[in-house]
Amino acid sequence: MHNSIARENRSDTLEGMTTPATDWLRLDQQICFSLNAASRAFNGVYRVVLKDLGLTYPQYLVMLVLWEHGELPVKKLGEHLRLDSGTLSPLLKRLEAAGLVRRERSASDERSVRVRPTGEGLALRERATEVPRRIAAATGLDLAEVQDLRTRLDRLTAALDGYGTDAAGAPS
Amino acid sequence: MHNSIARENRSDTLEGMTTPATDWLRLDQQICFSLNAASRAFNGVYRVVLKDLGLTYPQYLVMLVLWEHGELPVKKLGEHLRLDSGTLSPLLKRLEAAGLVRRERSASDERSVRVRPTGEGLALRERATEVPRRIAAATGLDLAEVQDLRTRLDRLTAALDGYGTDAAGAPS
DNA sequence: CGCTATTGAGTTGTGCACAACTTAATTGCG
DNA sequence: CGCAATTAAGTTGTGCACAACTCAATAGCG
Repeated sequence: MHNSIARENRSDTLEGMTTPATDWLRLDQQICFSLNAASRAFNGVYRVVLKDLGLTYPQYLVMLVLWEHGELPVKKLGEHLRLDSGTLSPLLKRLEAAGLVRRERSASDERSVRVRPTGEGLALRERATEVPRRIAAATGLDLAEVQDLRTRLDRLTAALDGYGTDAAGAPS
Repeated sequence: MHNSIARENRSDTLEGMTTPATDWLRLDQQICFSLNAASRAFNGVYRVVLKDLGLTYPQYLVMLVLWEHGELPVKKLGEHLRLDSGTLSPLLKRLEAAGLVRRERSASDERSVRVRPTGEGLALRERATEVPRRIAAATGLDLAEVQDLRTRLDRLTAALDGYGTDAAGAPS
């Protein structure tokens, strides 16, 4: 994992440098802008597509997991989605209010709450089959490109997740 | 945790379909998951890195634009960042409370509010030069990979932004 | 067994994104 | 000129993400 980056020491001595500190700030801007913009653009498309299902994007993600795995405790759901109870609890309450899931305390472990799609929640799956096709159309990418992009993003996520424990962020 | 999932069509058997509707839902999950996860992971790293600057990630983006362009009306700021006044107004108010920017009505057009970094805001730029290096280190990517990824994401964003006007979402 | 540490949900508070709306200033057309 | 349409900020309300916390149940150790 080498960053060819690390070698150019920034700035203060000047003329010959290819990238003074201020340029770094601009380059950095490009990267974070792009990821952020793509994420929000995606969100916007999902918002439109999911509108007639009555779901938000995060709610859709929860339903995807439930459709695939069936009943799950909140904890497991959070592991699949990388979300904690602080986010999931209110979200699941809204899904329950919408009649799409039921929540009930586990008998074997009273701490655990099991989330289960209702009949209505399962029925929604049929209507949701249209969603991926519409999203795919909106991206304008073919399957290979999508998979390639996914691979790169997953690698990036894995690298970023490992941050905070190693010395990468230490000043010196 | 890699999902090589897409290949096995576990199925409902079927005629010659390689991807029944339920598999589409799973594949779709992979794509949106990846982008969403990467975006949030990135955000998490920025949160750590920006902590001692006292900035959130969106606030940092605003400061980047102001460092590059100097004084700007809220409108222009929003165009650079793809954000509207509903997001920017409270954010700028917090930046002003932190002493990093000043907001003042334009004399020539009373509707417009110009945002200008204060001395303190400009001074912060020096400390911020550390940020891109730390982020780059966290990604574990070299410059070429980053730029390639950026290109792909920008193309994706452009495609997604064009959604809603064309027939892409129509059932058929 | 009893007690402490851990675990799973939920709550609270902050900040962001976005839709829908309000308000005030400016534009521009008849 | 006069007035309707447009424009720039700001406000309100909803929902998500996350940190920090509470609370109850369970696990596990002496």
